[in-house]
Amino acid sequence: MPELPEVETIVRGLEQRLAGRRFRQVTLNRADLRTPLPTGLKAKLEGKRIERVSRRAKYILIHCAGDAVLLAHLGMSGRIVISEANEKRLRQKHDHVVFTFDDGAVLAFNDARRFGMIDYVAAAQLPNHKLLRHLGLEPLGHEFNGANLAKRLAGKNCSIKAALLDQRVIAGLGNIYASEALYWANISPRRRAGTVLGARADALAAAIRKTLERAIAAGGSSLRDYVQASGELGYFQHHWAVYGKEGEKCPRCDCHRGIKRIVQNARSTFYCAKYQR
DNA sequence: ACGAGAACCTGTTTGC
DNA sequence: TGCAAACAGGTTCTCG
Repeated sequence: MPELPEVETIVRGLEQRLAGRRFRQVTLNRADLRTPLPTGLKAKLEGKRIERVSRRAKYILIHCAGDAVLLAHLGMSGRIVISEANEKRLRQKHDHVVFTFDDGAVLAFNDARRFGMIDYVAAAQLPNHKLLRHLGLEPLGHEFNGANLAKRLAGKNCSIKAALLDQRVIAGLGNIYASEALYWANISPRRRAGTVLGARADALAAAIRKTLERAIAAGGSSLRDYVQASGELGYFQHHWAVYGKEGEKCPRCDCHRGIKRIVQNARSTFYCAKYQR
């Protein structure tokens, strides 16, 4: 489901609503998601106070008192939904882990496909965590620019689209925003990644940043599964230029060819063949 | 070592 | 209408 803008929106919602609360009860409805749930998670979390919530790439980091971090990834279909004490939520299918807080609020981790994961680690070992260690540039970070992006792309023979999905190059883009960013940068998704440098890399870095920022401002894109932590829908899907728009008119040109759909590395890519080179 | 494809799951949409 | 195939926002493993 979620790419960087959706995760960022969820993180902001969680920060606002969870900071300062204390886990009262943790219910594990199964033993594993994509990976086994951490052993002793229930005992370790109950009674712990949440200090803040942050994000790295598409990972949600819930920082607890005592320098421990609950790390969560939503995979393709994961959702996190909070219900306050006065708005009871019945247990839904695929509610795999349910957290109850000291004030009666409930947070459900729901994930039909179970591509998501949850881990619990000491804060000190976070930088070396297996899942975070190899992540690439944070596209909203200060050090993200065309030159640094080009450095990561140098020598790569795969398509630029495939490279943008490689989290070791840049961390947080997914299938929707990769197509959208390439469109706004006028770069063909089929172009070899290693040939994106100089002004072209500058344009791509700028398009990535702008696309993600606009999407965050809209609360992310709601398709099948995604909702904000509050349960509200995002609305950036109404602003997509190319994603899911095969055959439709490109928003910036009047060519009759329309938006094309191709398959790269088994994922759909959408682009305008006239403007993207 | 790299890139492409399969695999992991369930649910929904599409096409015959 | 019914059933099967295709497809879905991600990541990781295997194979050539």
